[in-house]
Parts: sequence; structure tokens; C-alpha cells
Amino acid sequence: MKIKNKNFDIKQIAESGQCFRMNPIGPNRYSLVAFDRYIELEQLEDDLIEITCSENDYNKIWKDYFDLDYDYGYIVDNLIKGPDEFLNKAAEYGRGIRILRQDPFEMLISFIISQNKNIPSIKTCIERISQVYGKRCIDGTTGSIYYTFPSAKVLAEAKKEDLRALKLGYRDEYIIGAAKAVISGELNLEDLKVCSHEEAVKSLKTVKGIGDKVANCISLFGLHHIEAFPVDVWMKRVLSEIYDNKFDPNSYQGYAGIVQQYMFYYIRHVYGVSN
DNA sequence: AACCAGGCTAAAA
DNA sequence: TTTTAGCATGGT
Repeated sequence: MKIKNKNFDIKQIAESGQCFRMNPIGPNRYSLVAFDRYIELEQLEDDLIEITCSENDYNKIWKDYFDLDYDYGYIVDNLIKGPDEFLNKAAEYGRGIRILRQDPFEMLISFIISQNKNIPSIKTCIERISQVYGKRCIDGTTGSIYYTFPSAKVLAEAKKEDLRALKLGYRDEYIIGAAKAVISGELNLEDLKVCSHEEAVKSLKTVKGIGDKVANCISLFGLHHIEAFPVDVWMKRVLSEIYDNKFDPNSYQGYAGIVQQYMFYYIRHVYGVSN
């Protein structure tokens, strides 16, 4: 199944820090585990990607997952033409990034794990937790073995000591607490998709271990509230070093999260981060 | 081999 | 209200 789109770059998406289970497996080729499924993607041309899936699965799952009905080109073009010099370069450099519509529970746990960790380390932890608490599967198309991300039920019943053995550090009890909040219905992720970004953040922050930054990431990447604006150490660098702390996300009201991704991806490139 | 990482909580100031 | 110590551990 081939998809033609001017703003769809699998390498940029894989390195944009929003998904942790997309990995390089060959020249211009990546594997991805999402929604209990496995696919491989290959960048054939700048604007052409091949996905190892049926047309039916594409229309049913992956078209939505990669947010392919949304026109990122419109935003990129306007940022490139706009008055902000940093965003001129950032949008040009990351024009193939899209905001994925990932599973909310996976994002909830993944970004709890992410705190005070670098991206390679986050990936390692998520792979381990999937191997131990997820299901072992074999992809029918490629024959690849993979492990699904664990369910809320499984993690809610996990023992703290067992999670600690997976080297998750002090985050073990945060993970169990978040999973329990989902199981009890205290935290209804589907409701949070429908309500406002502000309400979602407020609700997410009632969970111990979720602060403002992690809540914004879950809102942006798991609930697709694209007005969310997560500020981590890299974004702090952008806001202070480039904008002298006078950048106003409200200038891009309604899609500040997309702008934030171009900033995050570009500043890491400027600093020469190799991952 | 220090230093940093898509931070948060709780205590102190 | 704002600032700071402590956190558990891997990657660079």
C-alpha cells in the first residue's frame, strides 16, 4: 500500500519524540508497533511511503493514525512564509512531521515513564514493559515477532517490585496508580478526547506522577488536542535562548502543539542530538 | 566518568 | 507563592 503525501516523512516522525515504538530496520525503512499491530514503512520518495498493510487496514486504521486527512502543508507553508525566523527554519526542516493519533493509554504510561529520561532510555523501558506485560505476536505479513503494549488491567494488577525490576525507577508506583485510575473509571481517557484540552490536563494532573509537561504530552499525542504545548528541557532552551522568554503560544491558537513539534525537532538538530 | 535526560513531589523558603 | 532537594537509572 503506497501513500503519496508531501508532508509525511517517516524518519522525521520516528525521531520527533512523540512515539517510542518506531525504529529503523534498514535503509529508509522503519518498523512500528501500535494498536496491537505491527507494520513496516519505507520512504520510497520524499513524498511517497509504502506501508506493509492492506488497503482495508489503511483506511480503517493507519490513515487515521497518521492523521492523513489533515493538511500539514498549509501550516508549514505559512510558517515558512511567516515573520518568525526561527520558525521559518524549523518548519522547513521538519515539514514531514505529523501529530500521530496514538493510543491514549499507551501515551499515558509512556509519558509517565519519560520523565527525567532521554529518548533512547524511554524506548528501552517501553520495550521491556511490553515484553513482560504485553502479548507476544507474530505479524502475518512480515513474520516479525513483536510485543503489544500492555493493557490497563494488566498494569493495574502489576506488583511494584516487578516493575522496579524492569528498571523503571521511582516511576513504578506512578504507573500502577495511573492504570488503576483508568480501570476504576476515575480517569476516562475517551471522555478526555472529547472534552477541552484544559479540562483534560486538569484531570490528568490529578494522577500522581503527572505534572504539567507530561499532561500536555498525553493531551497532544494521546488525545489529539493539538493546541497542547508541552515544555520540556529542549523547549525551555528554545523559549529562553531563541525567544528570550517572550514567545506566546496563543499566537498559534488551536494548533500550537504542531508548532511546538517543529521547534522541538529543530532545536535538537541544532544541538546535534543523534536520536 | 561526570553530566544530562520530552519532570514530579514534597518540603523549605 | 516560588524555589529547591531528592528521586532511579541509562545514555552519552
